[in-house]
Amino acid sequence: MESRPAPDIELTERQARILRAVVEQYVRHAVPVSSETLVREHGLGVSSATVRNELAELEARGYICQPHTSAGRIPSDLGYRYFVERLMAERQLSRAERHTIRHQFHQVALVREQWLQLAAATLARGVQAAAIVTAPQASQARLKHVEAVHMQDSLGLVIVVLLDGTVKQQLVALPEGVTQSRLSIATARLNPFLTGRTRAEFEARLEAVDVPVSLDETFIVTQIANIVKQVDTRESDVYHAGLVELLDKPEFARNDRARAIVELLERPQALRDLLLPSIDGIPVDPVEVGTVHVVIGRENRWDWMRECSVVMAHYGTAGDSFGFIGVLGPSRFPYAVAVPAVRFVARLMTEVLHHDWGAGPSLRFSEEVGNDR
Amino acid sequence: MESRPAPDIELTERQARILRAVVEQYVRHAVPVSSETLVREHGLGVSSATVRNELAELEARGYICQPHTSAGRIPSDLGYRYFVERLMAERQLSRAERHTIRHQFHQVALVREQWLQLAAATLARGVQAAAIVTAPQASQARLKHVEAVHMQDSLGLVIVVLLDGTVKQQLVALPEGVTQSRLSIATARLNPFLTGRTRAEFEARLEAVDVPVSLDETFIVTQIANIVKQVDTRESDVYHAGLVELLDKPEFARNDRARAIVELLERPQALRDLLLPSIDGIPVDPVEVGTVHVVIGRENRWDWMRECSVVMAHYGTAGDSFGFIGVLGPSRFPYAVAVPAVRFVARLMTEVLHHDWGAGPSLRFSEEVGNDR
DNA sequence: CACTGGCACTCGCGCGACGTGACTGCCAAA
DNA sequence: TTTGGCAGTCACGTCGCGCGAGTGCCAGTG
Repeated sequence: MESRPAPDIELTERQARILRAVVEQYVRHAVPVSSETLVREHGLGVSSATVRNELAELEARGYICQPHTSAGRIPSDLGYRYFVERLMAERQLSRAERHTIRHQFHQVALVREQWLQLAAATLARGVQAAAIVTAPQASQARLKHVEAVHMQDSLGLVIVVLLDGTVKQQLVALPEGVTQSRLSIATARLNPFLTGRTRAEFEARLEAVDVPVSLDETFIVTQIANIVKQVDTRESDVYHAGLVELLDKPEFARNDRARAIVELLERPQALRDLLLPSIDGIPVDPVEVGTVHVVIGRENRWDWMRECSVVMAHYGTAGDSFGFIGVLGPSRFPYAVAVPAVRFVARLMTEVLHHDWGAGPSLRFSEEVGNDR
Repeated sequence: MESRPAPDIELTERQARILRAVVEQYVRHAVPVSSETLVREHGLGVSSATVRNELAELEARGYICQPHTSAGRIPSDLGYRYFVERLMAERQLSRAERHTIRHQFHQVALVREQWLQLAAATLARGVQAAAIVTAPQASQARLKHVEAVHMQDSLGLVIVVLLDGTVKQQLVALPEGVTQSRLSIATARLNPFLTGRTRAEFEARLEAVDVPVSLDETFIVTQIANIVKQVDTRESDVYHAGLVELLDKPEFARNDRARAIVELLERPQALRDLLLPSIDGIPVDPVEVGTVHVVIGRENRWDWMRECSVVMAHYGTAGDSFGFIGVLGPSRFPYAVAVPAVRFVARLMTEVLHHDWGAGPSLRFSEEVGNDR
C-alpha cells in the first residue's frame, strides 16, 4: 500500500502531453475525458483517432483507465503520480496574494491558536479542500518559568511556561496550610534552574546543587514534572478547516464517503496518524522545510482513503519544535495549486515560529524562494 | 418563526395515546406509521378503522401529517411540541450509567478542555446526535493574578489568571531594557490589587491608591487591560462531537442537508448564535440549572433548520461564569432521552464548576434530583 | 352512537424495456 | 505514422406498468 511504483519506461513527448491534458481536464471538470475533447480543448495538432491510439497505449501502461467501455479516460493513481513528479507546472500564488497572507499571519502571530487556525483556513480556501494543521511541538519540552497561584481553600494553579512560548496550567490540590507567599518563595527559588532545561535535566540539576530543598519546593517540582510529562507524551492539538469545501466535491456526494472523512476529522488522533507515517521513512533530523509530500489514492495507509489524496509538509525545525500541515481531498486533486500552497504556508509558519520566539535566526526565505514567473 | 403555538383544545385520552404512539413509532423507525401498525405494535385495543378516524382528526388539528396520500402519518412540529410538553415519559439514564459519567467527569475536572470535550462526547453518544458545548464565561472577567516572563530579546509573555481558573497569555514586545527582575518587581506590586476585581474596578482602584506607579507597572497594566478586554469581548470556545452520528440518520442522506450542518459546526460563532437566542426571552438572572429548552423544526431561527431540533440548557450560574450545552438532530428526535440527558449533564457541569473552583457552595443535587423509577 | 369490517381508490416505488448518444477500437486508405 | 470512417458497446434518462401499502368512506352491528 505504501508502494510508489516508479514509471518503467519513459513516455514519449506526445504521450506526456496527452497525459498531462487528461489530468488537467479531469481535475477541472470531474468528467471522464474523451479523445475528442482533448484535441478540441488542448490544441494537440493531431486527430482524435491518433489520440485514441495514444490513450490505449497509456492505458496499457497503467497511467489512465476507463470507468467503463464507451466512457472517456480518467487518470489512475500512477497517472497522477507521474503528473506530480514530471509534468506539473506549479501554480504559485500571485505576489499580491502571498503578501496578503503573510500580512495576516504576522497580524495574529502572537496568538497561537489563531495563527494555527488561520493556517488551516488559508490552505482550505486556497486549495478548496480540507486542511489539517497540528500545533508545533518539541520532542522534549524545554522549561522557561514556573508560577504557582493560590486560588481558594486548598486549590492551587500551577503554571508552566516553556521555552517555545507554550503555557500549560494545571489545577492542583495544595498541601495543608500552603499560602500564596510560600508558593511565591518556592517558585522564586526554582526559576533560576529552569531556563532551557528538559524535565530530566532540571531534576538532575536540582540534585546536583547542594541546596536544601523545602517541602513546598518539592511539591512544586512534582507538579512541574507532571505537567511536562503530559506535554511530552500528549499528542499535539490539531486544527482543521474546509470540510465544507470537500462536501461540495462530487466525489463526496455519496454520504458514506463523507462519513468517513468526518469521522477522521472528528478524531484528532487519527489526523496525526494520517500525517505522521507518510513521512516516517525520512529521518526527521534536518527537517527540510519546503519538502512537500504527496500521497495519492491507494498509496494511503487506509483502504477507505483509496480515492483520496493528501499533500503535506512539516514546518519548524527538528531540533526545535515542529508540526505538520496538510490538505486532504479526492485523488482528483489540484496538485499544481496544492503543492506550492502547502510549501508556502509551511515556510511562512516556520518563519513566524522562528521570528517570534525562535531559537534560531529569522528565516525570511519565503519571499525569494519559489520560481515565480 | 419563533412562535410556539399552544395546543388549542385538549385532546381526548385516546387521541393523546395515539399521538404518542405515532411519535414513538416514527422516532424509532423513521417510516411513516400506518393505522395498522399502531394497533399491532401499541396495543390500543381498538380496530384500525377507529384509529384511522382518530388519525384524521389529529391531522385536521395539525398534530400529524401525511407525506402523500396512501402513506402513513408522521408527526408535525406541533405534534412533537405536544409530545414534549404533555406526553413524553422521560427516560432517565440508569443509576449505573449516571455513576460512570459522573466518575469520568470528576476524573478530568481539572483540565478544562478535556471536560468540555467529554461533555460533548457524552451527550453525543447518549443521544446519538450532534452535541455542542460552549466554554463557561463570565460576563465580566474577574482578575486573580498576573505574571510577566521575559522570553528572549525584547519579547515577553504576560500571563493573566482569572478568578474562575482561566489562564490567558499574550506575547508582547517589551520596552527597551526591561529585564526579568524588573518585570517581577512590577507584578509583585500589582498583584495585591487584582484579586476579584474586574478590569474597570482594577484600574479605578489603582488610581485611587496614592502609590507612585513605575513605568514598568504602567506597561503591565496596559497589557492586562488588553488581555482582559479580549476575554470580555471574545466569544467563548465551542466544542462539538457526534457529527458522524448525524450523518448516519436517513434525514441527512442527502448531502445538502449534511453540508448545512457541517457548515454550522465549522463556524463556532454560528453555534453560539444558534444556542443563545433560543433562550434570550429568559432573563439570565437566576439561571435555573435544569431548565431544558426544546426548539423544534420551524421554531428554529433559520429556515434551513426547519427539519432540525435542538435540545439545550445552560450550566453554571448567572452571577458567576456560565455556558451552554445542546444537542442537535432531526425533528425526528429522541426527545425522551435527550431532555433528561441534557439536564443531567448541565447539572453535572454546574457541579464540577462550583465544586472545583466555584464561588459558591458545592451543589450536589444531581444525584437525588430526577424522578428515578 | 361508537365501533368495525369491507371495499374502492390513490399513489409512491421498483422494475424492465427502450431509445439515445457518447465513446471506443479497429481497419483500410493516404 | 496518421487519419477518416464505421461498427460496437454501454451508461443514462424516460416511460409505462403492476404491485401493494394505506387511506377514506360507508353500511352494518351491538
